[in-house]
Amino acid sequence: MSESYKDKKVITIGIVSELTGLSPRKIRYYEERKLIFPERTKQGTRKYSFSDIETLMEIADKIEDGVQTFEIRKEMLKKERDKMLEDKKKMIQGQLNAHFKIRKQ
Amino acid sequence: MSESYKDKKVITIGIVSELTGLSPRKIRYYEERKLIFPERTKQGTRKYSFSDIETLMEIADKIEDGVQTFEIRKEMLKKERDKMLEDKKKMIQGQLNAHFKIRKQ
DNA sequence: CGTGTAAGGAATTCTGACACG
DNA sequence: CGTGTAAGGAATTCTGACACG
Repeated sequence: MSESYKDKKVITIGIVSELTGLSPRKIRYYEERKLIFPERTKQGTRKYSFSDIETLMEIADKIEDGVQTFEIRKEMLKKERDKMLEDKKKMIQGQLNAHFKIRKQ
Repeated sequence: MSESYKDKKVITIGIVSELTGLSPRKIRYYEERKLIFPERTKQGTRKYSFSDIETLMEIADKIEDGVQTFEIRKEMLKKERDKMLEDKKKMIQGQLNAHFKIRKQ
């Protein structure tokens, strides 16, 4: 789980472009459509993570399949929602387990 | 062991500078002294990995302690040598184990 | 030896816009 | 809608060198 490297935003758009094969124009456009969220340096240069790069490649695949950015965004939001519910479920389960700990032994 | 992210050289010198607190001048100098080995883009811009950043911080600590770059380089070479011997040892041990596998059962 | 700085050039990045479809 | 491109400006990076100590 310690994804310190994978999620750290340190890669500039030129290198992301090389790594993904996507033009800077496309990469900026997907940000405009709220599919990726790079950070910025003080001067405003975009910084991406390895995670962002993976997301970009998934986006590229879907675009190629004719999926519109709006649809892709909906899918991403749905996945996030499902994941949060899943996490919440696990958390509650954990609390229950802790609560009935004595009984279980 | 899959350090795909940690060892991938994708970070430009400006961001490395921010992350380490070292000036670009220092970072380039340590390369000149053969303490780090960034890759280059086609146009010659240096690209560093997270590993490089960690190495840089170790170097900075030693420099602060008054250790000269030449000494640091010697230490690094020594460590590499020791590590290779260790690896070789393990490899041979593995071969021996494989060779006498039947006997061991 | 280690590091700052000014110098000049080349390549990057940014934004807003026009174009095409 | 998705993407290319020319435009103009600002910031980055590079190298070789001089400076100080």
